[in-house]
Amino acid sequence: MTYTIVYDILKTYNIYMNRVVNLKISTKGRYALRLMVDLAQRKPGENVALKEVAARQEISLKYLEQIITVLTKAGYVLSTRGSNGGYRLAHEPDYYTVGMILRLTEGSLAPVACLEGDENTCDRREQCATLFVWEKLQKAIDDVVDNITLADIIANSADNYVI
Amino acid sequence: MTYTIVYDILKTYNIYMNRVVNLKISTKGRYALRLMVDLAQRKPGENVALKEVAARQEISLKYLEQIITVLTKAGYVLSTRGSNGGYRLAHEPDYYTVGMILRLTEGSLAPVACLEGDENTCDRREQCATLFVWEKLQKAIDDVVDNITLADIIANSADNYVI
DNA sequence: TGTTTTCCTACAAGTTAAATAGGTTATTGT
DNA sequence: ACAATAACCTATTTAACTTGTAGGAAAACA
Repeated sequence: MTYTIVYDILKTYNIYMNRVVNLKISTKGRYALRLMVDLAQRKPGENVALKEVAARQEISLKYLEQIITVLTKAGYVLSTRGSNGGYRLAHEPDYYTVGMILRLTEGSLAPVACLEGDENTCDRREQCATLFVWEKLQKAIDDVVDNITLADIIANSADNYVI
Repeated sequence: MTYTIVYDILKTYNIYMNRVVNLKISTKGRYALRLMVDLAQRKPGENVALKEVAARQEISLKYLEQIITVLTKAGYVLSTRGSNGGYRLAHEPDYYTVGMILRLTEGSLAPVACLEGDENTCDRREQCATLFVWEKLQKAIDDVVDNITLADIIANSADNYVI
């Protein structure tokens, strides 16, 4: 309430807090990746309660539940109900690329909509001078996320290994 | 109004139109780039009325006015008022990289906030296993946008050159 | 003096991210 | 049997932002 008033005053003077959101990976994708890394760091086949992950990663349990639903439905993680239940990876850590996880949770990693399906193509496509810029950008993004696996992340962070 | 009702019904059933916005360049950045390319394609020193650019690019004049204000204040374009007035590039087309234009209009091209300034760093940084993924991603993005100039775009689109 | 064009400020609607909330179902240990 | 645990399901909320629209003022030229 107080915040709203302050925000409105700032807006009146065109002073925004300017938290830039463009070209950003959302919390959904970032949390999904941290969640998967967390699972990958446990013993293979061990059930991990989401509550523990939430505590370790300092992410709201309820929010994590929503995120892991997508991963479960995609067959990326397996779930067991009841006490001693929890989640575990369906495959080895080197099976999962960052791209797989981000695309599933973010929806798409194309920097512009016209590169998404075949149906978002605009009628200016033929004369679009900037299209090749976006194509190059998309390729660069794909090259990164499709060539890093959960195993790579764990290996890389071996120094800072927690627990 | 009709749309709102339909939207609410869809929302009730958790059916969203799911226009994914993540990792997207906004219209502001895209239009700014098209605007600059358009200016770069004119004769050097020639004043181009924004009205013409708006017509050619099929973008709202009023919206373009807001966008070019930023480019003008940054010294990227020069303006002349009155009839026969308009805008022109302050430098040669090979002076401007895509990165310069996008960073100015989008604000930042970092895929996560913690890579932005020095002040957005979170307290989990030391133990963040995924940080190096974002760093690689940012480097890949920068490598693309900082190595394409307006001159490159024009040269590349020479085939589809319009007018 | 009228027209053209930049320049300035305000505002609004739709949409989304980022959770919060509360409950139901399945499984296991006691 | 039953209590505890943990996954699963559905709805709701709120601030914030994108993507414009709108109306006019100031400057320059014919």
